[in-house]
Amino acid sequence: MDWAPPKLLTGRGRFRMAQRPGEGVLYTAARNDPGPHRPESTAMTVRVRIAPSPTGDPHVGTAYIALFNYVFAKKNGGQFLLRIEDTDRTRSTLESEAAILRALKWVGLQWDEGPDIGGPHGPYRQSERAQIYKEHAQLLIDKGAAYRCFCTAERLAELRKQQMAEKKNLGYDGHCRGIAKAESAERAAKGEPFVVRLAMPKVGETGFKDRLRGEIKFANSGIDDQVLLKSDGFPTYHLANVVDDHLMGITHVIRAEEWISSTPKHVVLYQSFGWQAPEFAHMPLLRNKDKSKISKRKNPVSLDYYRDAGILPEALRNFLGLMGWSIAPDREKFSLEEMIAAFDLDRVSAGEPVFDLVKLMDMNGQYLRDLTPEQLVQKLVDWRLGTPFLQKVAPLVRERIRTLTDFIHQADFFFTGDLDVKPMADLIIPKGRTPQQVADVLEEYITKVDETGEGKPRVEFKDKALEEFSRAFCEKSGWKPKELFSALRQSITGKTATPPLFAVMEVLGRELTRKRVRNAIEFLRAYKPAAPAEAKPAS
RNA sequence: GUCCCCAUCGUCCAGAGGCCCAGGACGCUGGCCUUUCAAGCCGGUAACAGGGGUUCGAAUCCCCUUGGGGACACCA
Repeated sequence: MDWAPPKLLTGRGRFRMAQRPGEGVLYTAARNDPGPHRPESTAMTVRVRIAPSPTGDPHVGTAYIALFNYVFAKKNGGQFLLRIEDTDRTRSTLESEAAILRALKWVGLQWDEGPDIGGPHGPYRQSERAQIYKEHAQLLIDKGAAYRCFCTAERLAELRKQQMAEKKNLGYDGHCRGIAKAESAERAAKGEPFVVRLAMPKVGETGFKDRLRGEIKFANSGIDDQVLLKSDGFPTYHLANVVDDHLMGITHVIRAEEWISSTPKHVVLYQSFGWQAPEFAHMPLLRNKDKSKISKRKNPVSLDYYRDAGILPEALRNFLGLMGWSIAPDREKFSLEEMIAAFDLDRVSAGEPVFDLVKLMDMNGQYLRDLTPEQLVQKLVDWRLGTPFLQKVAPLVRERIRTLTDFIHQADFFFTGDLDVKPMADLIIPKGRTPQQVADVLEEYITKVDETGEGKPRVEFKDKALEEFSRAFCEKSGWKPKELFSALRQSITGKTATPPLFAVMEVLGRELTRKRVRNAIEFLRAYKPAAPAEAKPAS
């Protein structure tokens, strides 16, 4: 492969290094090296994928990565696939999968192949491909590129503890790597439980070319023998991902930055199978205000929140498209089609974008203003002012209203995003409690409501389930239901009198509820109650 | 702790060695418009993390430091 002169390779977002692979360095053999600024090779169809794991709410980060994959595919006349990575049998759920599909459709990124619509390379759900991974793991064992490991969970825990104590590097020590093939096969045949591990080369380096950053290399000595096949017979991400990407003809892997450090393992896998590796592009991670990886505690992260809070999918797409990329120096509003037309993967920056809700809101306002009154009415009806949602609210307020207009006063908080809790400040804090205590208990409550726990599903966001959970929570925390529930009620509704709290929460939904409680927490932490003694009478 | 990545206004981006005592947008802010509030329009605020190189010339290339982040699971 020829490299362009170094001079052309400088600059942010482009390749910084133009060095040739050194001796003993294992590099991905790029199937085509288009070099900077050239369109993808026409010899091959671009195929990319989004591969979410159905273990929780549809994540805004998934939409972000999906967007760039989608745009890249369309730009190059290629295909964008959806693959469900549900190899974690304890955490994956069908509900989560359905939610992710629904949310991705809401964002407006339609895939060309996927579990719901099929395609020539299915199935597109990894749990239905278990046999494929087993066979491939066996292939690696036969080649000597992988081996069975019979270590118990206890031994591994002990090893880890010891490594921590000695401040040594964490990782598997290769204990089972030396077991002879015959013995290994025999023990497996006898039914001894095992996992399959990758036999990582011990010396040399493994590197790859990241489309956004240039060459990245790792010393093999620092990479441990990754588990490929778990004892339940299901593959880990690493095996399943590599096998599927190859079998599904994926040409470009555009995924989040957090995968960089496991990419050398994937490269070794491609090599071991004798396959050509795809091109890699690691997108920057979306960040909280404090620059840490975007998280539920610090940001609304579920796509459902954005939908429920009244964000238009076209605005969200536009906003996400601005993270690490720009269409032109003086312009930031653009449609999906315009983004596709102007897109260039090589101009994506590897910086660390902070996800700024305020800017999203502004963008959303711009999109709203572009609507005709008729279009706006339609958006409102589709959002919450249509029959389906009103039918959920009506039963809650029906017996509390005297005129139709009362509905508006009693149900207003169902139709707003964030609430201003400032006017409620003193009411939210029960007698004898400090703002800090209220903030703490609310924080614990809203965190626990979401906690999945080991193998256990999180609290269902339904009237009965919430009530049961909440009463139990009070028992344990030592808060009276009256105290906690009124603090919750006021955080969530901004009112002291409302329909039954848990029914309200159910209708409002998990995302809006969580955000409002978190807003209240934030407010309370900064709140200093006025000292009564200092209050001066008005003149 | 080890490895890897990143580094321009508070935030998102522009910047491809001279067009840059750094441009646009959000935010904040002054004004205009206006019965009000928005919107709109005109202005202001505010950044190249530090230090060494390379070069006639560095925000831009290289090195070091610093700071931030990520990864180190039978999770993805």
